[in-house]
Amino acid sequence: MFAEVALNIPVDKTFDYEIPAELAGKLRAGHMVHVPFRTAAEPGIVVDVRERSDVPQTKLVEDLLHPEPVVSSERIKLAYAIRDMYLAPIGICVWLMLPSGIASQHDIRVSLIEPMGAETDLQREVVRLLKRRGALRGRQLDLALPGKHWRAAVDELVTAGAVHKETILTPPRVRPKVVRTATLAIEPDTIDAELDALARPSRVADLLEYVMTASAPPDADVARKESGASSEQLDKLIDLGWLSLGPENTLTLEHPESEVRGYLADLRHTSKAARILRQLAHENEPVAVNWIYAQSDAKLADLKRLEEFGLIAFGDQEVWRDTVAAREFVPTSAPALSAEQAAAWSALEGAIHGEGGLFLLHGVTGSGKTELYLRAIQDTLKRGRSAIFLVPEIALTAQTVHRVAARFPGQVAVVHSRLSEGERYDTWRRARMGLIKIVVGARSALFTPMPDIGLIILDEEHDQSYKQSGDQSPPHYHARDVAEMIVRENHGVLILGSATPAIETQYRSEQGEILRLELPNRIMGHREHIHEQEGRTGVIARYRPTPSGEALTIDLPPVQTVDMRAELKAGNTSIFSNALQEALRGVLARHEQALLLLNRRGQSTYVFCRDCGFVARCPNCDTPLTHHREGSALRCHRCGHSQPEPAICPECGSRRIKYFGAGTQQVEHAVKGLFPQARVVRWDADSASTPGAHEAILQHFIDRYADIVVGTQIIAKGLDLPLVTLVGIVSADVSLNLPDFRAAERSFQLLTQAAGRAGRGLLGGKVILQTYQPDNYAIQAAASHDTQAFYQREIAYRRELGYPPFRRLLRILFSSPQETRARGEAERAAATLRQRIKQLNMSGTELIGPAPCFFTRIDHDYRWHLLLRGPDPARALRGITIPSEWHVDVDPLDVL
DNA sequence: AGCACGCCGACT
DNA sequence: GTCGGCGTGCTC
Repeated sequence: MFAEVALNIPVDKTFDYEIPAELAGKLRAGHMVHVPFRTAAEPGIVVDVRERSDVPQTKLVEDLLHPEPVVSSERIKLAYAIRDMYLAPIGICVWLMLPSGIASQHDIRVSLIEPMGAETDLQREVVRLLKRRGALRGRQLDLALPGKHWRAAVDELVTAGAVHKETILTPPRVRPKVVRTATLAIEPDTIDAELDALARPSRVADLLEYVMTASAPPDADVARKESGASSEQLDKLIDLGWLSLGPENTLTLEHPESEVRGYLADLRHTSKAARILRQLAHENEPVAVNWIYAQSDAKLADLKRLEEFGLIAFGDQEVWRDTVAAREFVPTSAPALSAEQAAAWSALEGAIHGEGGLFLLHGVTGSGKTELYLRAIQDTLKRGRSAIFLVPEIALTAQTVHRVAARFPGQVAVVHSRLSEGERYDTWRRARMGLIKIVVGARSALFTPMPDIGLIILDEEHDQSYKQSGDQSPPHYHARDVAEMIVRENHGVLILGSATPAIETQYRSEQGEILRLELPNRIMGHREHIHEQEGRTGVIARYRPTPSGEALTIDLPPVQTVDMRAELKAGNTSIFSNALQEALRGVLARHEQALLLLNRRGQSTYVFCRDCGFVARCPNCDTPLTHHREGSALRCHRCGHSQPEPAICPECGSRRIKYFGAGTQQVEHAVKGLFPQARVVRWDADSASTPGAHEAILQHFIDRYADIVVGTQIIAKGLDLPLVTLVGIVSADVSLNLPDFRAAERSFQLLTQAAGRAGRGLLGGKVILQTYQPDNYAIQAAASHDTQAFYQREIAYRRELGYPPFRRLLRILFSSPQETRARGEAERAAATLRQRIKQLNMSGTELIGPAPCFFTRIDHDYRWHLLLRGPDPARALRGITIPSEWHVDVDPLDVL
């Protein structure tokens, strides 16, 4: 029998191994095994067990690592589906289903044979280390010789015959966390008797007993020695009046023997051992030894002694690393639904309890989508099935996560990138055991191995972070597609929720593939609740009742578009129009809050010489460097390179160096110039670089320590900020001009989402949108909150130019530190593909390029790409071995 | 991914 | 004249 094994390597191939006699009949698909691969053992996943193999020479499976399969057959099927769709290596796709650190890692072990032959300083140092510490693993050498090329030195020493090198497998990095526990091994009512019989009770008691049982008053030093008590312990007994020091250093009892016996018993009971035993007597179950340490002054040695005497028993208990469990959530119950919500709900309810289905939940910001998600989860659980709730970025959706956790206390696990490997591993295992019913997390949470997934929700389904981009490692999958695969297989429900759905999703709903549910109104809350708030704050809200009259809704905030060309003509060279300045003044005067959004993707403050036109560029990426007021530095936003700002032009020596464009710092500066009293914070990738910074900035603002937040895309994402009455979009059109077919869609989404941040509270609010292209359809549609109008224009444009969803794109990226190489690879690939297209008769498929990418250079690498466009461009690549230099991205989100 | 095999520049 | 660069190809 043969096992077909998927290895975690970027090669789209599985490998056949013969099953040894001892594993015959035991090995199944999904098992994790060790197999010999090249020189060493490699962990692999069995994807199939067959009677025959086409491979002429096979090696034997070395070892079975877990008795139970670690990947279910459904998940193996899913891995193959992802491979087929995204042209990714099968091994990588299978390993996607597993938490990192679960498998053994390779390392080497170096041992000294004879301290000779060392020639360089480094070699001598390696020999010295091995002499001193014995055989060392690669990890240990990494730590001992940081940054040194010790591997080369070791190889030289191996050649010289001085050391021996072997490959080893290190244990998996993650394993179940186990704590040591203790239980009482005797009956609680025998504790006293047992303590009396204990060979060495507390020494104070021993001393007292020694004196009591002595035939004549004993010598103090002898008594101390015999009982092992210290002189302080003796002094204490004298101080307390139990003993007295008589003539010739003898000790006598000061109280009758009966009283002494009583005291002795007390002493024994309060001794450490007694305290531990009494504590354990109160527990019915094994308790963690850490807890015992915390409750008493006991140490491991004390417990060990009790164990030796058979009074307690040690045990091991597995504990779960759980980040959610540590926090307390106040459970909330489901509020009543508005009429619109109820209509959408009946469709969802039918699907959850029926045959499943795909839904687009299109609802404006604040329309109550989350409540429908929560109901869907609830009913899915009622049916005994589990649910996955995906959010774009966990750091920015903390509010949503808390709502889910509060509604389903104790049943939610959160998966995100800041979990430790151990936490991830435990979540994975709990899910496998069916202990988790709901997982909330980013893209990768899709692969949590829950049994019987009945519901997947993608909140903000248009968000870019749902697709693993071509710059990252494969597979470049879209969570929406994978979620659909899972749901179809399980006859479950998929809910795609957004205020600004992706064009593709809207198109599919028009085609009838997805059922569209609309929530067109913002719900501000229950009528009574709002009246109560009005009374308290003295604010009169501009609400109107919903048809049912129960809840009140409010219109989306009015958007005022300002033509910046006219402002410039009128002599206003400030980055703020007069209207925006006025509005900011009003907000500050009323002690409200404002968001200023800087849409600056693809452009930022760059530095150029007015005399010769020189632009300061990153030496690694060739992108224009951004000027930072803090520290007067120029920085690259792609790779982080930083250099001092030039005082004179490096090209022509001119002093007329100018900064062009507006970054968040410039905007902040400008606000402070206009309104010195305003408290301004910046929120962008620079100011929120450390973990937790997002939450900190947000909290700072919510707590009203700031009046104005200046930020980039980040501030447009689903935040609920009730005191924000003004959103100023400083430059609406920057992202509109990127050479990418999705530029308009993304601009529309960003602007609409940003506008949705305004007026979420009683105070209402407005949006001021500054643009140089007031006639652009994306700008106009965003200004009127008109998703339909934008969709109609955009879908017509896509149809005309043959872009998705009408035809599909496939991008192949080539990158290299040498531009000629990147270009050469791209050209060779183009030739191959042209031939393929001809061969396969793919007349509807065209090859675009090769061409340098818009971002021509990122972090030392030059980038070239080519595009395939057609009904199924991936067909050109199926069945051929894709060279590892080709970075293939099926359905790319952008082609920059 | 690693790792070995195979053809062209700076060194004893 | 060699040692070593990394380009190319393979791993059951």
